Amino acid sequence: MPELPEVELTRRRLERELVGKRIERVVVRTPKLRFPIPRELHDSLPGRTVRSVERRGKYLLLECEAGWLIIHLGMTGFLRLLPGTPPPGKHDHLDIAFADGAVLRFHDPRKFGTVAWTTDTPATHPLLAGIGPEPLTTAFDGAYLYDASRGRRVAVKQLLMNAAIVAGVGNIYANEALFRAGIRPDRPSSSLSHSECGRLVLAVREVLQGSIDQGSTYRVAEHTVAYHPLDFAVYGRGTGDCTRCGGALEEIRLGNRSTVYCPRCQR
DNA sequence: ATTTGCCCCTGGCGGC
DNA sequence: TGCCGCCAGGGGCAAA
Repeated sequence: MPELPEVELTRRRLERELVGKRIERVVVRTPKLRFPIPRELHDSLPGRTVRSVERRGKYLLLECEAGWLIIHLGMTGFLRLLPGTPPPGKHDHLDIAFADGAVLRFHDPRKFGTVAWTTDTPATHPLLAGIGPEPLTTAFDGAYLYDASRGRRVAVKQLLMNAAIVAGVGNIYANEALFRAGIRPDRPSSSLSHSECGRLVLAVREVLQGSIDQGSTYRVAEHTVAYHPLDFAVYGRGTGDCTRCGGALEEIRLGNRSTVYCPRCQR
């Protein structure tokens, strides 16, 4: 389900739903997703109240007094607050039950998600420590991207998708941002000019913020891995025509990820 | 230091 | 209808 906009929308929902709730019980049904689900959750979480819900890149951070619950939704993860405790279905890996009877349930068919726990500040956790600037903050600007792209021959799309360079940009929004900026996704990173870096940064921010503002540009049907695109300019349109110039879009693979661009509008 | 490719896992879809 | 291969929002990690 998630790139940055979807994780941010999940964060806002969880903030409304969970802050102030006291955890009563934890049920782990699957020992290991991407990594083992920490056993300490059983000892550390019950009795704690959720104080805040934050986000770093695509990681959700739930502040639970004694420490932080770190959750990554992977490709297909979904967090849902249920009013009670219905029988768990297939792929319902984790329940966090609250004192008021509600249950936060983690559903993830592909098991690429992550659940971790730290008693330290989450920024120092190994999974988060190396993540680059948040794209919606001023730390991510043209000068930063220009510097970060020097000496790198990797395709600019792969640079955008490198979390160490900038947090939270996945395959869909990398495609969309490069189209918006008019930059070919396979350009070597180091070939970008200062002004192209500025355009690209702006495009990334607009694409991400635009998706957040409209409640995500795609929808995920519950309990399936299928998703429904609503508003993509290029992603998933590999056989179609450019919405801007009408010419045929091209589809290539970069880093084994599907990449769609307009060879006329993107240079 | 960068870059490349693998791999974790399930399910949907198109083709035969 | 059934089986098979391919592809899918991610990203850590080992190896080149």
